[in-house]
Amino acid sequence: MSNLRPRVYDLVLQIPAGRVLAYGDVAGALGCPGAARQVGYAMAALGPGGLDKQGRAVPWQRVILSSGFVAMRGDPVRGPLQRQLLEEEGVQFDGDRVDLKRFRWDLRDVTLV
DNA sequence: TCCATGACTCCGC
DNA sequence: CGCGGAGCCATGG
Repeated sequence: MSNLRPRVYDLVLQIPAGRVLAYGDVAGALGCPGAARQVGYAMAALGPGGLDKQGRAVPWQRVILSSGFVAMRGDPVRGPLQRQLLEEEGVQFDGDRVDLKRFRWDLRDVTLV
């Protein structure tokens, strides 16, 4: 299945505020287990404001590392911003990591288009 | 077509 | 529980 990015955005757009998903979760849900890094790349490809090519505001902050930390590579200012955005929508941090037991979104509710 | 690039993961120590 | 290394694979030049 080519064009993974658009599908990544479609799924991320379905993540409810206050919940998070790991890059690997997204890849797996799209039938591409192991393509976690590509999901991260798709996020990095988003323009300012998290807008995709269709102008949709993708809630990129809801995708984090499977360990619960927010990814720190690339733009050093994104990390703190991501954490702030998540806390504003109710996601609580235990130290520097999200408690995945409580905030990881249950993919069973997804309706893939 | 080949090759470098990544906002990743898993596993062993 | 932290670190380092190998594995993974879609994209774009």
